[in-house]
Amino acid sequence: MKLEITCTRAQADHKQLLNCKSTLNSMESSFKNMTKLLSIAGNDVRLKILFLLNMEQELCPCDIADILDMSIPAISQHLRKIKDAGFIISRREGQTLYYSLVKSETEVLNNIFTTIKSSKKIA
Amino acid sequence: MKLEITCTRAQADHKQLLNCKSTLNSMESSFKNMTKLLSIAGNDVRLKILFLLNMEQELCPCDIADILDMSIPAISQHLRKIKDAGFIISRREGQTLYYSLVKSETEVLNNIFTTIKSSKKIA
DNA sequence: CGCTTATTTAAGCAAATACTTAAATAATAA
DNA sequence: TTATTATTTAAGTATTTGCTTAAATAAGCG
Repeated sequence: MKLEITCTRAQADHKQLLNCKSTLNSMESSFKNMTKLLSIAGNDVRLKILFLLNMEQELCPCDIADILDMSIPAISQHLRKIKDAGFIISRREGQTLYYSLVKSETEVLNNIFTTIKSSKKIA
Repeated sequence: MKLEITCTRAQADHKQLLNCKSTLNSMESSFKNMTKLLSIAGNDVRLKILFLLNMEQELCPCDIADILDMSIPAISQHLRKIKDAGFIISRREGQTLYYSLVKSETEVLNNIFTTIKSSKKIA
């Protein structure tokens, strides 16, 4: 951790800045994990996929493509990205793959889903 | 809203899919707003900036650049993006600009910050 | 086995991102 | 006014993203 302060502003509270640095430093892996989830969810299509899986328990790529009016490869590539991040899993039933949320990894999303649903009422 | 279902899978519950479509449709603006926030927060640097502003009330670009060990233009461009989205505001004090969170727009982040802080303890 | 269906994967590409460096503003102070 | 400091803006660029189309797997069925 670099400790030098380059800001020459007189008011700069160097102690405060150093404290911020070390706080963030101790949380590095936590930030990495959260950024992973938020960057996955910070896309309109993927947020809707996650929302749908939360609502319907499980869905296949074909269903999602239908609902979102998108091509199946486009959906498949989004699912792959979410799956690679560890937020969904798949189970096969014949030719069909069913995707579902890994609840333990997506608890933060519940609050987000609730907010989406409640702001719907207002707007 | 398109209502055609292209999936030929026998098990596909068309009624369920149509219901999903119309549900998402009624929430479109809500999803748009949430995606805006999550795409802003879904970047390591910006998530840290938001976290820092939550922790310290207000900071100038120079301080943030120091804390995150990044160039001032890089930070300034992130701040601009967050400000354009309406999640932070700035006030000037002489040459210095102080940025702070627009609390009413960033309530969802509180849960995220709490999660970051608590998973720090575990890990 | 071939044929259809469900899905993934790969290749290609336009658009968006996130930096860098250098130049432009803005405010203060000599 | 010129110089200094804080910040923004602009231009350039390498990387990433998110789609498209076409080809490759995988499973079920005649």
